[in-house]
Amino acid sequence: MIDTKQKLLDTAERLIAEQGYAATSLRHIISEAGVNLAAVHYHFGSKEDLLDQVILQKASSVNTARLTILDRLEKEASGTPLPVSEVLSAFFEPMIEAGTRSPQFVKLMGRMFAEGLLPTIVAKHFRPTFVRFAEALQRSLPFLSEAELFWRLQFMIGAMSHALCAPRAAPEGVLTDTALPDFRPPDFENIVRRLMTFLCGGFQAPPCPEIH
Amino acid sequence: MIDTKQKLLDTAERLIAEQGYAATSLRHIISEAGVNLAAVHYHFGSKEDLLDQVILQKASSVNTARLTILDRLEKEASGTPLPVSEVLSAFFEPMIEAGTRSPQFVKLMGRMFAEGLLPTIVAKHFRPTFVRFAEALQRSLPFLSEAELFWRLQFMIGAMSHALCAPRAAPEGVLTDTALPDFRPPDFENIVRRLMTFLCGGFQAPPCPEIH
DNA sequence: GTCTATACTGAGATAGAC
DNA sequence: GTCTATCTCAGTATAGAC
Repeated sequence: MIDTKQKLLDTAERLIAEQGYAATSLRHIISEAGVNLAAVHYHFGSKEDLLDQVILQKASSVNTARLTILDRLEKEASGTPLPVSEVLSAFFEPMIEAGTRSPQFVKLMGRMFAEGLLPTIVAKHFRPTFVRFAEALQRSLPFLSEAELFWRLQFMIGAMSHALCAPRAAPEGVLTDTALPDFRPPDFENIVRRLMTFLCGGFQAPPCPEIH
Repeated sequence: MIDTKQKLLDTAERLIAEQGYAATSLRHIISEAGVNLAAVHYHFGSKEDLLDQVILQKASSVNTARLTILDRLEKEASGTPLPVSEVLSAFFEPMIEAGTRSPQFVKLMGRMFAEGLLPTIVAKHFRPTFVRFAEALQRSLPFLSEAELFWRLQFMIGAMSHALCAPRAAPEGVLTDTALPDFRPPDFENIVRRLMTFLCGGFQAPPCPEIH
């Protein structure tokens, strides 16, 4: 078949979103895709590179949208720093839209964060976007030192990561459920909007006194 | 040897803190500990249960200290809700102290979070503590709905998790470095205090309007 | 260039002798 | 309690058919 590669990408995306990366063996993927084991290494080189391509296929459009919105907002503001809420909005609205259209996308991202694969695989796809947003936030929050802003961005990444893979459960289920839920769109949107509110408060907190 | 079990615990803790859980094979652990492979399964049952015991040994004292401080603060306040900053302080100060005394502890915790082992293994050790703190925060923030508070707690967990395993790097290194650093004590304390400031702002943000 | 068959290495787990 | 031997399954590598 000509589309062996695409079949592998699609099957891998589905199975990894359902079961996680570590729990999904190449042999399971190839059996569902109906191709040979060696085809994976022919087309992708390794299991990790297969994942890399799956992520690339899904994440790049979200990041493009983020940068487009941020550029537009900054142009409209013509030099004056954007409010934090607008920068965060440019970052999260494309994610809400992507997640609403395709819950599997959210699940896959959640898996990546949950399994700690962000640093090694996803970072390179997201890094330029994060750097761009970091610069925008630096202008919005001039009273923060670079170090302070750096860490607040780390906190944002962590909060977002965890929220993506957290159980969509009632308060009595705090930290109980480990299964990743199918986020129904309104739930997902609600959670991300709560996150934006939370982050807005966090970013605008007065700077932390330094310790030496 | 009588202390085969303890040697396994100590060696596992060290190697997992250095290399991560997935990257540390049982065969590596037993070779450094000088015991037989089957001893692991005899004493612990599985690799996962070995990790479980390593965590238990290290985390329980921190959680005990957290609950002790929170109890004391609430007793002193005699019924009036505690300020958010004090609740957060009760939660994070014991972690700062543990991390300052033993950087390896922080590194191990960071590994757990980074590899997404929190939900399946660590949650059961931390759950009672989190529930207790959730109740305290509910009293401190009566204007938040249960759902809102639930999610803000999730955001806190995520931010804390990520901060524990984030690179201790200059701002130009955002998301670049994947190696876990040895937190030098003042760095670690600084980061956690920045986190507390950030969370204080986030928790006290006005509630997010619900969407339906 | 594309894909198949098969072998290799290392992982965690287990049964049973001592 | 401990150890040897073995099992199954993972990801990877290669030789060669088409």
